[in-house]
Amino acid sequence: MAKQSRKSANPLNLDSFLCFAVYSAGHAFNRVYKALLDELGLTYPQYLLLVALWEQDDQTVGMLGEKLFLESSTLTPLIKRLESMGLLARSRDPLDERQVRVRLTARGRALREKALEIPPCVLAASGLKPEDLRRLTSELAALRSVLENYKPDAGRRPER
Amino acid sequence: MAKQSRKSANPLNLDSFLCFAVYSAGHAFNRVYKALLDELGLTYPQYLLLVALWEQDDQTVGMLGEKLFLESSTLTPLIKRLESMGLLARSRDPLDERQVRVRLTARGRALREKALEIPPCVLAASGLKPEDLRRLTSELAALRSVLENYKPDAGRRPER
DNA sequence: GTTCAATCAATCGTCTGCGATTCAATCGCG
DNA sequence: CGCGATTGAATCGCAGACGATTGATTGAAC
Repeated sequence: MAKQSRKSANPLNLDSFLCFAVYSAGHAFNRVYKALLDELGLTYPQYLLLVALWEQDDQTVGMLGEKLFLESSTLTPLIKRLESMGLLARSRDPLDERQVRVRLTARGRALREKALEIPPCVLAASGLKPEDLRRLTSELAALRSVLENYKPDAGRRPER
Repeated sequence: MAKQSRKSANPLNLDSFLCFAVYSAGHAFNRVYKALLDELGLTYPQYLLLVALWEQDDQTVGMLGEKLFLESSTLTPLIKRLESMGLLARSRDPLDERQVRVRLTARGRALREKALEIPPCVLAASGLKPEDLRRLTSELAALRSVLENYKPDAGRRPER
């Protein structure tokens, strides 16, 4: 009949929103991980924080925030929970007492072995070919980068 | 030096995780929307729920849950907040009193006009060509679908 | 028709996630 | 040196998000 279907003609169609696709795919990942992480006693964000620490131990809260794109108001409670589980330790940096350094404990490091089993499971769950997975990952990283730098009124007013 | 860089050799590298790319891109979208939605007095999930209602009014909580991939435990408070803002109304279905029907109020319908300005802003923020946006959206929807249907031990035990 | 199972929404507890604020430590500039 | 500005983490309040459970309604089987 018409050139456009009834659905795509609606400018507010949920399924055509990239943001909703990202949003709902994120929840779907969360659910897949939850099942796998239950055995380790971790939540999904806790797991991601540990991955960051397994990559590089002894980071400040600020460094972790930059890598995970989270605020200190999110990280502090997250880190405290992992500390109370005995997986990491917090201590003020003696050279700059404003900063808090986060270090893995022996138990935290040991948990990495079990965590190694998870990525293959998720890969299987995604059903993607390795090349598609890499492409999607980098496209989303690029998108995130563009969105992070977006200023609603850029160009209308001077830099400062 | 080695065939693989130090980074990609690590099987637990955060930046190589598709899940993390989705997770962090989702947060980035959330932040972009927050700025745009502040003027409407809406949060990002509230906006998505309204989009679903603008597409089709008079839906049950369960229907909305299926479209948004959310549980009733998430939806009920969300809907109640929008109700207290006067944007929608809840009422038990007289034919089946277990179900609650959610309907837009005049104010809720009117808000759609202002909301129409948002997608172009987000499109601009994403910096994507329309065809890339469509491709990414459908790839993520497909991924979500696969993840939703994933059962950790599928094949090991019979269907029921 | 009664009873037992299934369905649907709501509730509760817990864990994110963020903006705004606070507090201490450090930096920088005169 | 000294003081105001900046930085870094923590705190608070609020809004998701989900699993587990509850309560009410409906459906089904006998």
